[in-house]
Amino acid sequence: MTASTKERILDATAEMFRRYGYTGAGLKQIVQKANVPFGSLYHHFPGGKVELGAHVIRRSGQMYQDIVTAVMDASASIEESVRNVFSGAAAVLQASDYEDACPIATVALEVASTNEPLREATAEVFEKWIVAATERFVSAGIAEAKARELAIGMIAAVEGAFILARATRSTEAMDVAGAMASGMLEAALHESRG
Amino acid sequence: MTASTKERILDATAEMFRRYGYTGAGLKQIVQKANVPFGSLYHHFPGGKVELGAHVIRRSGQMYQDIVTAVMDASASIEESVRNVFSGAAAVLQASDYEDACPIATVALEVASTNEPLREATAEVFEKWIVAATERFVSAGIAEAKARELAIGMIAAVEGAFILARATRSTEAMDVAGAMASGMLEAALHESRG
DNA sequence: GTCTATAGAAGGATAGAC
DNA sequence: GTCTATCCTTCTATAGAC
Repeated sequence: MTASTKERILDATAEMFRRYGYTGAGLKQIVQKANVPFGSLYHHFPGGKVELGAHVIRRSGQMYQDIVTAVMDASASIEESVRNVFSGAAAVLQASDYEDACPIATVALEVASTNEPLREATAEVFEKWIVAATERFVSAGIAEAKARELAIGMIAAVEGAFILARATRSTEAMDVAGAMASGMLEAALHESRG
Repeated sequence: MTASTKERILDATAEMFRRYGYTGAGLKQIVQKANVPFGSLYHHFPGGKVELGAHVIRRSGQMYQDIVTAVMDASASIEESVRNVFSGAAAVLQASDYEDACPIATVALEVASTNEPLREATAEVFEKWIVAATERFVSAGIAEAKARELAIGMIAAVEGAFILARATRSTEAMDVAGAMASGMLEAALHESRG
């Protein structure tokens, strides 16, 4: 309940990005949602929307990574942990009436061609996710190169499924993507175990 | 060279959506790029940006479907056709310096929560793609339900890979997604052939 | 049906009082 | 470091001459 002005701005911006994207989220709307006077935004983020956006992307990327890590840690096996990530994503989509999707993906597609600092922030987040997932798979006994492929495939699958699920307002794509990812993982595990 | 005013508007809008998204593409920029006076836009699309956007989404969706169909028709086998779709996507990304991505995905993420007519247009396009791909796989001897799963998985993989590839400016994710998709297909074919 | 001019709202950003 | 008022640009959309 003691969220600072700066944290309220970051939280509000993250939510706006999730729903409306970077271009669609206005600074005036953000300060209104955060219940913060307009000038405070430029006090905390002198670089304006770009600096705020980069902060929010890196922060959201870390928060999602923490959530996924927690879900996986709470799972009995690596196979189950992958399934739980996808079913968790499907549950969030349904619970938010398909409004809350991944803010990184939306912003990444919007700004990749036009805003280099933000593009770099999204690339940094994705690379961190890939490294973290790769480590998990290596720990499960999968060879490094194969583990990185699985990590990239899993992240691509979940992001692609987000797009389809939001557009069609159905979890079918997320369910299919989850089955696909766990299938790939099982095949890789089977291979690594001989 | 006899592109009508309306077609020039549609082409320019499609390119702007690919690079800047729906919100980021201004109508003034569009008419300037299309070399068309502003009033003509509202003559041809009285519904303004939403009507224009819906037209462009459906038109782009059909064009992409035609391209993919042509690539697949030119391939020797269903396995090769899937690989060619992903390698073709990777080639386009590289050739355009990672600027030209799928306009449907970008718009879908941006407007899913805020613009119902456009959300419906993106959902319609994705469903058509799924149906077309499903038919291909069924023709290759895969059972209907499994074929639909493969189709959804393939589209999610290519869209997710687009996000990662554009953000990181690398085709690695697209290459991995292609290998993943062809792997799934081969497993399904092997299963269906007994 | 082509084109210009402009309205009216919203965008990002800044200045300066407190 | 908080907050208000305002600037300038850009946005979508409309009106109306030709």
